[in-house]
Amino acid sequence: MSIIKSNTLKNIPFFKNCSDKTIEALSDQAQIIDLEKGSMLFSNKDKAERFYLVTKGWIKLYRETIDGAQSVVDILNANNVFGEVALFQNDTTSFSAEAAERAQVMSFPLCILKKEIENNSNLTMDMMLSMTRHARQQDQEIENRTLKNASQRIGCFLLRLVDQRKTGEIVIKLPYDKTLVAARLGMQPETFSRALNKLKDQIDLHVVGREIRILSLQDLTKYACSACSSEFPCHDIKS
Amino acid sequence: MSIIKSNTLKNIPFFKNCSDKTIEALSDQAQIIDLEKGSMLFSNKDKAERFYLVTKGWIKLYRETIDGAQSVVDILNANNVFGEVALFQNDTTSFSAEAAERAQVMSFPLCILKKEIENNSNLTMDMMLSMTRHARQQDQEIENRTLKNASQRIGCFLLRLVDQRKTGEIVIKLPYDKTLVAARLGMQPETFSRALNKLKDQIDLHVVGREIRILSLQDLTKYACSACSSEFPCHDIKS
DNA sequence: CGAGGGTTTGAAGTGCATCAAATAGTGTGG
DNA sequence: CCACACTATTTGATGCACTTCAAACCCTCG
Repeated sequence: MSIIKSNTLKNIPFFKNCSDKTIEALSDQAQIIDLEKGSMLFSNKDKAERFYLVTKGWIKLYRETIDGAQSVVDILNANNVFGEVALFQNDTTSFSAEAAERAQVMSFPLCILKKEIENNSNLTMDMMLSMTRHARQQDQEIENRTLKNASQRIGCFLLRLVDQRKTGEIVIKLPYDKTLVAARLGMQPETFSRALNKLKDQIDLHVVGREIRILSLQDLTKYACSACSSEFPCHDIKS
Repeated sequence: MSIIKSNTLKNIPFFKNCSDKTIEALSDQAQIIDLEKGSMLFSNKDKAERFYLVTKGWIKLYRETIDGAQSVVDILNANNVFGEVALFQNDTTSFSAEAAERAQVMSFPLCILKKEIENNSNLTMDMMLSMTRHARQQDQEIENRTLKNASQRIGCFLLRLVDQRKTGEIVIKLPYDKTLVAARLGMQPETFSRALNKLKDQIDLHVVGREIRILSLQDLTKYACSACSSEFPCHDIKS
């Protein structure tokens, strides 16, 4: 009897094309890991034998230099899978993972996934799709860092959080604390604070703690996405 | 009778696991395109129906904003394939392509590749591998832009051009002109020039046109890679 | 030899980082 | 429910890195 119901996994997009047998095997071998804020899940120096599913909280994926400077790769919440690319990299990952706040993840042996991929072309196709999506996000991110200033990067970050079809006044809640958003956008917390103030001067926008009220999405788009290219205007990449 | 020998394709890494039948089909439908410097091959706004193989010269992949600012995605030379990811993006690409200098490419219908992928898991695996590699390069690039200064980025660029096992004096020839290298590294030509001068002050290094003579790889690594993380020291990612 | 693009240099401005310190906010134990 | 400790956030002052604009130089190629 496994610690989790296989039903749990079936409802996660990543596993939707896995065979029942594999779901079963994964469930059997699953481990649940609770993480305090800031505690490390794995380091890029570790040999990767498992992959992970976020079940609660936020997980930060990052790279770290010798002198401690960090570059944030991604920040994931519930139902996102990570660490699976080690399969194609000789069981290594190029990043480390830690809890951005109190979090919980589930881990599974990579070898089970490996076997499934070899036989299941639907799953492979899913992974291709998600990798392509990720590649596009990365391209976009490089563009962001190269062509946009801090305020515009914040603007685009906000736009990706909302449903673009909405009109009128909109309230956006930052998904995690401002320091982390700053890191995610490749800037210092101080810069984030000042750049958000600058954004307030440019467009109608009110900030209360983590909540940001925007009066006109159009204005924000006009300001932030003037330096966007193919993904114009900024939106969540999901297709 | 096709315009190219199928042998030509079989020797390209990308096609090595394609079935003979598909190689044949690709050869039959191949088109050869000659490009003058600066001429555009396709735009991200076009619908993608073909993918490409570089046969001569250099092709620049880039994204462009409304006001003309460019962000270079990649710069490819002979035997590299591009545009194939459109298969997983509803026949769109998120970048445009143009000749960085006089160049030649071959184009093939995406639909042939699509059919092959559906039946050929070896090819799929190859593509996964190359996408993973690309993703890692992108992560590295984001790190570069975030954590390194201009001189260090140049240093790492040079390191990726040479065989790290060599010792003693080494001569590196820049693969394309300095303006393009600058764009590839996300900086202005002026900044490139000045940053290269700064590099000269830091380590023993001589520049004559496109040729750069380095006396000690170690010194360069020490200077440039102090802000590198997992891929330390900088090297060509090929495995 | 001359035209044009690539490259370098100079001068000035801008944006972000850094360091320091104040302020706001949050969770904990009493 | 309050006080304290600790963290997150903001603000100020300053410096550095890169960009921008302008102009000179150099190299190549017709």
